[in-house]
Amino acid sequence: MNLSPKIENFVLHCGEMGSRWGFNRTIGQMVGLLVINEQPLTANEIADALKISRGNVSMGIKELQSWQLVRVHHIPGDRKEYYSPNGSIWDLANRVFEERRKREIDPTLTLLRDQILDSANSPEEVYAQQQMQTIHDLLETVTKWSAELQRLSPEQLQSLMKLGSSVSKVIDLKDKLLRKS
Amino acid sequence: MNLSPKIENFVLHCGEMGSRWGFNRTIGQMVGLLVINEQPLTANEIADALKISRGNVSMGIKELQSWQLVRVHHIPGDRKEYYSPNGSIWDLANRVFEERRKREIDPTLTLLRDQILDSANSPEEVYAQQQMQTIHDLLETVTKWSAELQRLSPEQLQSLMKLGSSVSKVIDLKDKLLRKS
DNA sequence: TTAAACTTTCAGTAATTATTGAAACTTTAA
DNA sequence: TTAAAGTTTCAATAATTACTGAAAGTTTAA
Repeated sequence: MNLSPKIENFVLHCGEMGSRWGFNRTIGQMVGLLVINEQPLTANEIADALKISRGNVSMGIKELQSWQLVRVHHIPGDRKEYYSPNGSIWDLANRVFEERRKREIDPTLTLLRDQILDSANSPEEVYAQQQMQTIHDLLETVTKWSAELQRLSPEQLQSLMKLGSSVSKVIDLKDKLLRKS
Repeated sequence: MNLSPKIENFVLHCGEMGSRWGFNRTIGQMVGLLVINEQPLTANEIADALKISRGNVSMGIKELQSWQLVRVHHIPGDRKEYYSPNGSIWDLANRVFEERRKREIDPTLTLLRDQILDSANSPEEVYAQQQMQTIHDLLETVTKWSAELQRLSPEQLQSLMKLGSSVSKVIDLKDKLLRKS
């Protein structure tokens, strides 16, 4: 398969960004390719388009499935597996966000909880525990907040996103209402 | 310098998480060490505590300064430089967040803007451009939203964070108000 | 000035991470 | 069954990224 320069450009960019988004170059390219192509692709087509080995594609698909970013299609009378993005762009972004939260925040929260339970036995440890408590509280807030966002309907999210610069107005509003009651 | 087991544990954990947070193991450990120690540390103390070379510390400090995560102190009559976290835990988290946005989102927004201006010249490119537009809009929303959050005062942020499960109520409220006016 | 105290740089090397491709495995149709 | 069409695995190797330590650079006090 031959990609048009414009599409190739996009795919290569996804590769360069791959490691910043939490995967590696090849997997970044695979996501880009699948998202930019209307038709699902076979593993061989992917290997061919990206000029990488068949085995590498297999491992990449596996990884993308662990992120829940791809789904498999079957065409009657055809034994090959066809891959496409699993959901809308918005769905994919949400999953990446969620998965990264699990990898980047959850392990630290677990460690901090353990450490905080343990009692300090030197002045340095007292300070250390204060700091750990602060970090813990921050991460917990972020975690709860992101779980909250995940629970909102897409429409509510849109609504929230569109608030833009009026966020502070809404907060003020809420404060006023709470003060009354 | 000898770290107590509890503190060492935390520092090693920061190292393991380092690459997930956007830097590398050593730099993760350095952040952990600086945050957990009440007193600012010299480069030699850091090298000694983490058992890494002096050169490595120098490079790490440079990197952390580019993230604006450390600040330098001087003690009268002492030629050494003393390093400490640059601001509160909250400040540090904000800067990491902001810096990552710059690295993970901005380059893609730039690319997408360019690509979208260019006209499509095949059915595949028409679809590709639609997808790119969708991604662009999503990323732009996220960018604006995060800029908005950065602009809020710490108190407003606290207030917003504490909303928790009442986020949807506030949105509903706002919708109702808008409908009236 | 100079030399002591400190910091930075960077070439060479070590450690880590990603990729290939051949062999093993699985599924299906005849 | 069997063999063709496909997929997965994984040891070997390539590519990338991080680290060391010696040399060069900088600053300060005498």
